[in-house]
Parts: sequence; C-alpha cells; structure tokens
Amino acid sequence: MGKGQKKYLLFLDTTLNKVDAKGRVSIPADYRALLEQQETELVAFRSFTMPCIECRTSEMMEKMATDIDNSFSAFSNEQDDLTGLIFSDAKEFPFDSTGRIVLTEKLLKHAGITDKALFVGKGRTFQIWNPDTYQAKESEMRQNALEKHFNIKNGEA
Amino acid sequence: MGKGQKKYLLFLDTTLNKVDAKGRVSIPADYRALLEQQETELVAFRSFTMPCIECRTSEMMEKMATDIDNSFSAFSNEQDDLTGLIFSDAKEFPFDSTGRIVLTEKLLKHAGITDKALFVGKGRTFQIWNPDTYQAKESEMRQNALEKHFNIKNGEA
DNA sequence: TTGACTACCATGAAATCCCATGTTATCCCA
DNA sequence: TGGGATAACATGGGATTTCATGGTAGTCAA
Repeated sequence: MGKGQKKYLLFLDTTLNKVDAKGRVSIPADYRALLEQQETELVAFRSFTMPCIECRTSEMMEKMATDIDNSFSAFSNEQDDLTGLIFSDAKEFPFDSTGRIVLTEKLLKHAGITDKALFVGKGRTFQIWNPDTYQAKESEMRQNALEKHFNIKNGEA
Repeated sequence: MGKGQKKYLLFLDTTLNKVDAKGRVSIPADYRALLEQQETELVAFRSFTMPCIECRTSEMMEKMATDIDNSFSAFSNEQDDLTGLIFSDAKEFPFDSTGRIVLTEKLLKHAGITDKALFVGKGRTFQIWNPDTYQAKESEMRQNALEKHFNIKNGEA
C-alpha cells in the first residue's frame, strides 16, 4: 500500500518538532498525509482538562456538534458550557506548502510550549504538548494502566 | 494451498532474524504474506507488561479506535488512558520491496534487542523478542502450564 | 509606510527505496 | 531416494527522495 493511500484514519506515534520564532511548526508528515487524504482541515483548540492543544479534523468537529446536540436539551447549561469551551475556542489551521501551521499565542501559552512541540497520536485525534509536561503525564498514565486491570478487548474484524 | 491463498489470519511459529546496523529486520515471509493478503499494515508498540515488541494489524487498531469513538462512557478512564498510551506509542511499519522494516531505537531498547530478533507467533498477533530473553520466558511459561491447567473456553464465533 | 501575516525557495539531515549477493529451502528428475 | 537445478529469502550497501527547518519575498491592512 503506497503512502498516499492509507486505508484508515489513525493518528499514531509521537513526534517532536521545533517551534520557531514565528510560532511555526511542521505537522508530522504522516499526519499531514492523513489530513490531505481525508480532504479535511486541521482544527485545534485548548484542552479543557489538560495543558495541551487538542487537534481534530473538521469532520470530527461536525460529528461532535451533532453528538452534543443529541446528548443535551437545547439551551441547557451543559450544552452551553460545552459548545462555549469547544467551538468558540477552536480555529482552523491550514498548512503551507511545506506542511507547517502557525500556532497562536493563546494555544502556545495554554500548553506551555516555547520552542519544542510534541505531537501525540490518540487514534482519531491527536494532541500537541510541551515535551516535558507530557513526559510526566505519560509516566502517570502508564502507572495507572499497570495497576488497574488490563481489559482491552482485542478487536478483530 | 498455494502461497497467496491462506485462509486464516494466524501468526505461527518462531523465526530468528538478524537486525543490521540501521535497525532493519526482515519480516518472516509467511507473516508478510498474511499481512499483504489482508491488505493491512503492520503496527508495533512496546508491550506494557513484558520486554518485547507487540505487533498488530492496522485493522485491529482501527477497530479499537472505532470502539472508543462509539462508546463515550463504555470505556473507563483507565482504559482511556491505556488506549491513549497505545496509540501514542504505536507506529506503522511498512515494509520495503525486500520485506524489511526499520525498527526504532525506542522499540529496540525496550525489548533489549541488538543484533538478533525473534519473531514469536501469538495467533492473531505476534511479538518480537530478544532471543535470550524469550528463552527464559518460555521455560517459565512452560513450567506454569504444567502446574496449572489452562482452560480455553469454546468460543462464540 | 509600516507591521504582521502568508506563500514560496533553499539546504542539510535523515529516512526510504532499489539493486546486488550469498545462503537456505524447495522442486524435479534420474 | 538422492542429488543437482531452481527459486525464494534474508542481508549488505549505495543511491535517491522526503522531510523538517531557516530564510526571504510578497501581500494586505491599518
């Protein structure tokens, strides 16, 4: 299967890239390939639970909007809060011909990113972290996972 | 049954291959045939519980991502952490025209692999081990099997 | 006109591809 | 059944491409 022909939408692996003085970062080539293939835009917003940047495809944002619609009654407080946190904060980030986006001050500050950005694959989505912050978070998660039961149902077709 | 016509997805047997200076290893020909036939990619990540490399198909990873997608609440926080850890650690390993992949430093280190890699079939999945480490592990497992009696439930398909 | 933002070009490093070779396994015929 | 021919496979090395990143020019708005 050639590179331009991925069968699945899966953001995997972690990649460390540099952030220059202008706030520019290269999107890892394989992530970019996925986005281009899906013909969708990259959307980013501040995580409201962790010090990192949440990244989605435009398509997933749309799905999220529908899900929220269906989960809460219109004009409920919850819906208001959620939509406020997500959609008003989110922004599309088109990349240039070399595959870079320009992160905003708001996002960089929230994630505590200065000159290094860590891209973390989460399956359907990915996140951008300050490398040191993520290191700590990862150890914590790994510890939790080890202590609890391993109940991953192995998915087979 | 000819070579291109395996009926089942079963990784069997163990194969010892060389790892060269670039980290390249040949995937055993029969494993490769299975993957090609299923039209899926090879995905690998560090085992959580053992010093070895876990290998799956993209398809299995895709299934996992879909499950998470569809079950906001079905997955506990622990499992969410766990799957997050897996996706962020996992990486696709496409093989070149001669059937080799390039293992990363991270994976090699975790498994303690330097110049030899042992491919161990596990049915739906397989693992890659340092040969010596696996030798010890295998004796241990065999011992356990003697002492306890394993019961495999006959399966719902 | 100046400042900020965006699009394009250049370069070095790193990952990937492809050809060549030796070795092992398989096949076929005597 | 044995032994040589043939094909498949694992492995080594070099050539090529891709990618991240620094820099520059061009554009729009204030």
